Amino acid sequence: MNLHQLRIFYTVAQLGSMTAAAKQLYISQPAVTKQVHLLEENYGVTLVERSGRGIKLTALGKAVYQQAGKLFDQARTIERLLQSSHAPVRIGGTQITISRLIAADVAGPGIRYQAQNTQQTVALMKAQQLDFAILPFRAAVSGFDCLLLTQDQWVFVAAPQQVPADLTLAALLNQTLIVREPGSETRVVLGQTIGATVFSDAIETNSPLDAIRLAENGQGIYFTARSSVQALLDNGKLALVTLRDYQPTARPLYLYVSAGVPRALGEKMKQRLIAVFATSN
Amino acid sequence: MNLHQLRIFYTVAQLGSMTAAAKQLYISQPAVTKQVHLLEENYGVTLVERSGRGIKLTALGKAVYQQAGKLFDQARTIERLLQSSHAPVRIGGTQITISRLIAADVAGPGIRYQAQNTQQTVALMKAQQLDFAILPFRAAVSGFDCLLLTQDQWVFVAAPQQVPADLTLAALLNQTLIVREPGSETRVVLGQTIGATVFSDAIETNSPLDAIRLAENGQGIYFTARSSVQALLDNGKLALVTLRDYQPTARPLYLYVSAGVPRALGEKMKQRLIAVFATSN
DNA sequence: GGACATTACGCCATCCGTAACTATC
DNA sequence: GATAGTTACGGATGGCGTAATGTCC
Repeated sequence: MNLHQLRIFYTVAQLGSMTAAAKQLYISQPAVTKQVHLLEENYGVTLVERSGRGIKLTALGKAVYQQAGKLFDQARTIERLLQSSHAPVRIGGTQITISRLIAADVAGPGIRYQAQNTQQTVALMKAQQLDFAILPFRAAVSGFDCLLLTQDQWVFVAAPQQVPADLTLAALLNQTLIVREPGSETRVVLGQTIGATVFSDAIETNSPLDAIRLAENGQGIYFTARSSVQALLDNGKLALVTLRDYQPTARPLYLYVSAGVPRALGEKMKQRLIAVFATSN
Repeated sequence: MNLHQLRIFYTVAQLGSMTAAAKQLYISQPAVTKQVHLLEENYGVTLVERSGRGIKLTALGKAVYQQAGKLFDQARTIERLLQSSHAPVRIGGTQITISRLIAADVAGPGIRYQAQNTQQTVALMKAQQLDFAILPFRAAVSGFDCLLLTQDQWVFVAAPQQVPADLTLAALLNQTLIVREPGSETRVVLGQTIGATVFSDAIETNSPLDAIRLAENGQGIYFTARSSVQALLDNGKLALVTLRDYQPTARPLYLYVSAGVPRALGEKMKQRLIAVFATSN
């Protein structure tokens, strides 16, 4: 009995699609197909049948799906037992990342957030004041494992009507910019990108959500991580501002996990964080 | 959640011993220790404590043990579903091996035994009349996987009072032998070992159990696979007959699994067969 | 000293992702 | 042609066994 294969099949059954299951499980779609078929081969049965472009459960597949639900309920009971005695989990990162976590309601029992700038966050890590940290660069901090959480892009956005044509980086300074407070990651990267440190004629706010709202209302051009505005780009409330001499820069996010964190907890938190930063919301 | 680790812990908890769990699971003892400790590390908890030479469950360990029982019950329910639609499993082998299986009551729903001599068994395999076969040699039969089931020894045994001193193979023919019917594996190997084909003055039976009983009653010397009489050797009802010019010969048993057999079923059957032939009963 | 548990190391199986392919609409 | 599923291959991880070591009676 392979719980891993069963969980993949269960997700496929629940969503009625291999592709959807792959997305939800954050694995590739061929991996899902493979495991489902292996489960079938192991027992010499058919659980899923191709139906046109999609799939369909067999009668046995439906029965197994139903019973598997009970199994995972019991598995959760055991996991709760095993995780019952944990101190609050402390997550640190820059304001823009932490605000995403709070917005996505990643707030199980006993999670504490520490929004700081990057230097302060690293200092907290070294002082062993954090269990997890999210930073936009890879650094060696002793006692922490570092892994790539997501790959984002730095982009310029504005309300669709406000997007100037044929712009360059240098010309940006003549436009109204929406900028964040000095010391914030967003402001620092913007400064490096444009090659400027002073932003006269800019609207300044220390709230990412306010900044987005200002851009949406046509108040100016905002420089931000693409995923934080992807939903607005999708529904047309915001548009990308393309520059002749600028290609969107990669903006990785790295998750740092303290060595003191039990592995299962780290894995669970990692999955939740990947889910938050992978969704375009 | 790792079902494998949980099952190992569950067995340890049930038996109260790492070593006993290793034996029951047919894995090495370090592997058990490793998995139990990994389970603990994964969740940052303690489930098992060393207590003198043995171990002791913590309160959490007891709770997890209890809940794990329910989980495995549900897992069994699902396995039954997945295995519900199987044709009867057909197992073939020589009489001495099949009789061990029957004696050990390996007879789940729909198992059919085919006791034949080795040539007939191979013929049945080629005719696709068998799902599993047990043979004392390794042979390439297309459509079958072959794996070593156990390593046994061919030995001479007799009632303790009847064991002659300073015997040789040649001198055996002057002793009363208990032999099995012509064509049986036991008889063939005995012939090869002694270098004789005719056994005058021998007691002949076609029942392994009768043969053992005859030896136990002091009727003569019996040549057999050691594991079939290990229990009697242990409690002194029988004794090994040592010969100056004979070292016990290895008697391997190979399990043949048809390629048509679903993997989980093959695995399960393999475990059951290993259990039968590993025990000295 | 013996029984049991732990640690270290090398090997094999499993599972993933990428890429190329097939089938249905 | 686009979307969903399948097949093939190379690389990382996990779990095993063997062997050596530690620890308690």
